[in-house]
Amino acid sequence: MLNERSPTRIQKKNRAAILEAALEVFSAHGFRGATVDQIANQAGLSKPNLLYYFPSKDAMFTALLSELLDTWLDPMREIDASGDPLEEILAYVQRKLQMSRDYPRESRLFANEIVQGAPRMLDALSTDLRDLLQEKEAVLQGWMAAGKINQTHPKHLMFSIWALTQHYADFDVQVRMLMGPEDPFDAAPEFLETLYRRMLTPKS
Amino acid sequence: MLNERSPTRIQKKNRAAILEAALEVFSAHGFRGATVDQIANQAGLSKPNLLYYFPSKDAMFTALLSELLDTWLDPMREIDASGDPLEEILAYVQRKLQMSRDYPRESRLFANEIVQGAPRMLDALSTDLRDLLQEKEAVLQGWMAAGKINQTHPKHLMFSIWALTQHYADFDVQVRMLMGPEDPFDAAPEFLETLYRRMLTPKS
DNA sequence: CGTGACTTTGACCAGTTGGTCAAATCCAAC
DNA sequence: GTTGGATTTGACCAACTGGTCAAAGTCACG
Repeated sequence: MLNERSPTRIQKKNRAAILEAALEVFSAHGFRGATVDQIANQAGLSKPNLLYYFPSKDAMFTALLSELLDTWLDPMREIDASGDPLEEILAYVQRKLQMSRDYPRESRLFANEIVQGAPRMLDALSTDLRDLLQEKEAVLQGWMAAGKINQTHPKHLMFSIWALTQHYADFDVQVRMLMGPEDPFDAAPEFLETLYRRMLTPKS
Repeated sequence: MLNERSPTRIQKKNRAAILEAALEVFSAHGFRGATVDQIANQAGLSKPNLLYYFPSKDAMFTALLSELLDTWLDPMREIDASGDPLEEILAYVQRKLQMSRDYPRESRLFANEIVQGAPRMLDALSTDLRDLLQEKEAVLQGWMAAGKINQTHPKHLMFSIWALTQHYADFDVQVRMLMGPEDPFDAAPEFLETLYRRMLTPKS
């Protein structure tokens, strides 16, 4: 039996290897499209051995999610209500874009799930994400009321940032196919900065 | 045997029912997540009967794609090089947004495929979409050179329109979960119009 | 009607998949 | 090095999946 109290050296190593492999496979094929065999292969372990560490495919997925969600939401947490409004938002956009560049698999994992109705994720999202959004929405509204940034719908503003930044990870194949040899991430930062600067800079 | 020359009344009806069911199921679960049985059920036919009309699950998916891609690209085709630049782009954004509202399943079908690397779709995209984008990119560049709209990266501008509008269909569950009872499509048109108006209106 | 083509289906098949289990092997601490 | 728990695995299973097929049923039309 697996002892969860004090993980051994081997447990730590294998658990990490499995989650890394699960991220690779789940993000590329979605939950149903991924097979335990694939993950086992990717992790360099046998299938029964995987199921020694995680009782089921579902458990692997759930564990992976709860490990990633926190990191995924970090860029939004860092938005500082006491900073300069426009610069805070622009910095957030750049952090999100950087996440798409550095962690595209994580982005696709979430995208896969949400597109299919988030059957295994809605609970987590409807607590963590909902609360965090509500908090930052209030911050945005404060900035708008103070005339620091243009008036607009705060929720849609956040959606737009998610959509624009994650697009480069989630639709990577399409973007690269259409851009040829040019790296999408070369021009994206400047494009998004310009977009949100024009959108939000107060008319004064 | 199935006679493809002159479809009978029954052939027309069943083919349509199958493609409608396939859209429903493929868009909700992705290609691999969908089962032929599910589609048969949804269409009100038996599984062998489905396979009488389409030789394989793959053929169903391919047929569905080639039927939808044209419609999907229509809003972009309608961009008129001789129209008013800013209004043409704003109208395009609204058409795309309307597509997300009226045909969310189609949007999710494409999203599902592309997120997973578009294994069955890249060919179609890399001809039809690539050509169309190249054409409209030239139009945008003309408008920018003439000072009719602000200078910006035309490809990223198009990507941003796709990302923002399709987000409302593809991430529907997340958006609705965060917006509560309010309909996302109430405020989205105005938000996007404002966004692109501020982005593109020349500084003069 | 009757007849030939079109349509539908129950039974079936081989391959895949998530998961089990008992036995074997490994490892750390005494 | 012995021992007891931790780890690994080959063999296996039931459910599911895409697809086949021969036989039965239905339809249009002369």
